[in-house]
Amino acid sequence: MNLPKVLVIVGPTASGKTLLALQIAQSIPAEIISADSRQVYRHLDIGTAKPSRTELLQVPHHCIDIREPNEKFNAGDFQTLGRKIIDEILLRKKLPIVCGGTGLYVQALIDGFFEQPEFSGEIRAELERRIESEGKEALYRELQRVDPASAATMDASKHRRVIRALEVYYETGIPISQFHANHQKDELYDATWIGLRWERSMLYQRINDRVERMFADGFLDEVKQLQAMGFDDRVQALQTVGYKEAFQYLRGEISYERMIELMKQNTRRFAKRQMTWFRKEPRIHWYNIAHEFEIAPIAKNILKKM
RNA sequence: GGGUAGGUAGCGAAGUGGUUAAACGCAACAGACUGUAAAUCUGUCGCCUACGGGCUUCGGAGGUUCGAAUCCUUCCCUACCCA
Repeated sequence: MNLPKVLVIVGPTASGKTLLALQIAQSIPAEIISADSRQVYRHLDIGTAKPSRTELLQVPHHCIDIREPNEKFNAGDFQTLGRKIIDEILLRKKLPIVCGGTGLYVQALIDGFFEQPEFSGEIRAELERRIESEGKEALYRELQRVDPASAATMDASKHRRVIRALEVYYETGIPISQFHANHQKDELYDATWIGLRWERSMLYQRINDRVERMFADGFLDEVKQLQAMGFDDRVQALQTVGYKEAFQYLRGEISYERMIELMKQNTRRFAKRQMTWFRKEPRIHWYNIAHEFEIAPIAKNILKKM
């Protein structure tokens, strides 16, 4: 069986994934698929550290700027879209490079979710309403009744997952735990997983520096622009590190200094969560890195294997 | 030089004689995650641990007491006020 080769580049935010992907794409015919849950949205540029205009022109990029901030996009959409794009890239005889820090998106794309028909969204809307009126506990008890196996893997506090499990059950009549049990990882690609790993203190320093640079680059104007377009942090796309703090500042809830401090801190925490996710992924070949100019040799090294 | 208020774990801050290794908050660390994931949550957090426990703490040194972070003496330090 000869599966098509795909390169997967992961790592925490500010680890240099974008640069690595670009360098590889400069040496061999390749296209980049961003696996980043926030770069899919237009108008969120600086705060999501989206590749620059020139970078986007250098190498074809996908899954960037494909939705408005108030439009729906989730890991399932990413799976469908991303796989379609990979097929197209392969037809062009190029290497698909999946590059991004959203672990769930990478998982969806490479391993796949269980098959599920299109949901209407009405049941979910109803569940959202009920969790407001009846509370998390009530819905969790309902899940315990309806799908005890799935309930056992969570508790009432995980209301996102509770809602999803109930949604699947009411939409399909089948418990989500059963879907999970029956689902095998898809084997569509010969994926090479690459991870960039920095010493913690260095990564944190890079994050702090990058936040400063974002403000120098006009991050606040970007947020004001979004505000002018009528968006605020009630839309999921703007439930995002950096934007949340900026909206708080613009509403006068926190000081300018506090906003920056919080942005750095929350980005650091985000990076930590990403590391927790990727650490448990055994397919990743980790490259330890201590300076940005090590990315070029790493790119060379990876190319040898492709 | 005089006065006042203080010095508690990485930080902030309770506690003012007896289940106090010390509330709480923050930071930090660890973890979970199958269609909102930059989201949503959980745990640990003096030191050691074979996880049963063991050991050392509340500015320093002495003392009182069966027993002290809590009382006394003394020294050191910080902040503010007066000179």
